[in-house]
Amino acid sequence: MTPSSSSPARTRFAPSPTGMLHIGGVRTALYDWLLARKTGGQFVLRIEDTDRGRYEAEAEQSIVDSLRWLGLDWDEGPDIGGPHAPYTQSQRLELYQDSVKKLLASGAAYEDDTTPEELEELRQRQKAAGTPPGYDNRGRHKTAEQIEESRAKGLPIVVRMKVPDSGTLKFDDVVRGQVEFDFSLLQDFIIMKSDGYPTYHLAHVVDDHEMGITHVIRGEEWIPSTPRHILIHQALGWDYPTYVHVPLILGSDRSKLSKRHGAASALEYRDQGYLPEAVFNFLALLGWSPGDDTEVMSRDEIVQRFSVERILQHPAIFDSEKLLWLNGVHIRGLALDDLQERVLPVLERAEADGGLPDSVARPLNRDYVRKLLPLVHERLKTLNEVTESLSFFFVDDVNPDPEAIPGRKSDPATATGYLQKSLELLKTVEPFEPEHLEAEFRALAEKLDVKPGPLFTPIRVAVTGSTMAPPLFDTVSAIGRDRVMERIEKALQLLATQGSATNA
RNA sequence: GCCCCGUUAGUGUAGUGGCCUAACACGUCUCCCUUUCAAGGAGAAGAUCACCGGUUCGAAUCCGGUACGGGGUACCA
Repeated sequence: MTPSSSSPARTRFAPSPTGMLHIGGVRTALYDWLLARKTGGQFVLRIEDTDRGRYEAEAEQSIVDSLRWLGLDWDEGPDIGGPHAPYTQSQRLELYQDSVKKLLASGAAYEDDTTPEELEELRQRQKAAGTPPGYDNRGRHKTAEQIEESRAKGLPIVVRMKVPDSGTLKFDDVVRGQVEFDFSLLQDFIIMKSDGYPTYHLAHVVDDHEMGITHVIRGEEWIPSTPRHILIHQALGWDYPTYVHVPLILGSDRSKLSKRHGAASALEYRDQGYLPEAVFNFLALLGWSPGDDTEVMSRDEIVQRFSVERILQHPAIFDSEKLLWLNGVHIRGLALDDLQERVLPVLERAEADGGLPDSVARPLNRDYVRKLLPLVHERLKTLNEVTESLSFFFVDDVNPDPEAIPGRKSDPATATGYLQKSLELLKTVEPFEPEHLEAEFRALAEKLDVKPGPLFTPIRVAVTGSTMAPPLFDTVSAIGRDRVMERIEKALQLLATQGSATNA
């Protein structure tokens, strides 16, 4: 067992609230959480809101909601505080300023008054000359007097980190192994913007150190800037954490997953009727596996078996079909009580939001729902499907397509005859229980000398309005004699009017 | 352009030098069960392990190159 998975790890998820929390980000948070729980450490939530231009207040809420929904609880965070509060970077500005002062004092960093316009001009020239773009470190040669002059004139001043002109930097990544970079390719980079806010590079380094973070788990897009982060750690005299760069999640076209690929936020999956444990399970498997063929796992099992060493190096494509399957598996594994609890809110939503028709009175009869659930339990792939599969049990009227009533292998005239016979039987059959009903109807089929199909299909369509439904006699029994007979009579009328229409 | 990372069936993964005539799962197809739809069961198709070369008695596994894909190259994170 390696140290990284045996000693308590302090991990952090540090999203920037600039939009909907992406499913890729959620997976990173999942790995953070998993490592912390696995090792008996702590999971910290920190909001990195240093980009004032892109800040969105709602984004922060969606981050919190997403993590909560998936059960990724944090031990320290902006809402609950902790020993290193505050956990929002815009409230920790003095801390970054202190570090900047130290870096300035030691000569590791310097102030630079190069304006954005000058930078743009430089870029244009490099582009025209065909040379690699990048800052030319001109600020290194500015004198203190020059900077003061610019400051007095109100010009923007930034602080840049000085990068060595030559040499290489190697670091070990848990996922990639040893990664090596050449300093000569890196330019002096900004650690403090002219608005006084730190850049990500500085802020997260200071916070990770100050908060005692042991493992930085983040997307692989951060690999190229890791040398900067190590440089800052070293200049401040700090050890740097263990880096775990996880592969990206791609859409079906192999580009970075985005809104174009359909539901991209965790909350959309919630709204579509996915179980948090299924999404949890699925996301864990996107870039990690326990090492054998086990796929369906509970949260606890995943915590049990998780290790950062087994995180894959290559990106994965998000396969929504497999998620759908896995969701069905998890739904089938739910106890009836649990299922009922999750499904009731769906059914009782407004019709426009995917609930039962508004004509159905709320609250629903719990006992009735409870009785129906077993009929559809194993058929559900999402929670939301419950509305459609149970709707005909609740509405007054169902509207079958007349052409669908006879079924594929029969015709309206035959179906009419069968429905009439069925009506007679239904009038008197007793008890009105599934088993007895089935026995009686099978006997009727024999008497009529037909297979069950042509007899049962018209009943099913008449009663449920659909060719696809739960087992017929459970359904008939649950709906009750009177309503079943009403619906069959209505179907007979439909067949009659349709017949006369085609004859005319 | 330059730098970094990656590459096993359509997809997710297993595989860490001989057990690989490459396994499992999703998806697809066929059949069984069956009143429909699911679920379940049995099977099938689908991969020259990106390509080329090297190391080795032996390579999906190690090394090099090429191709392709992705990422980075901001006073975004």
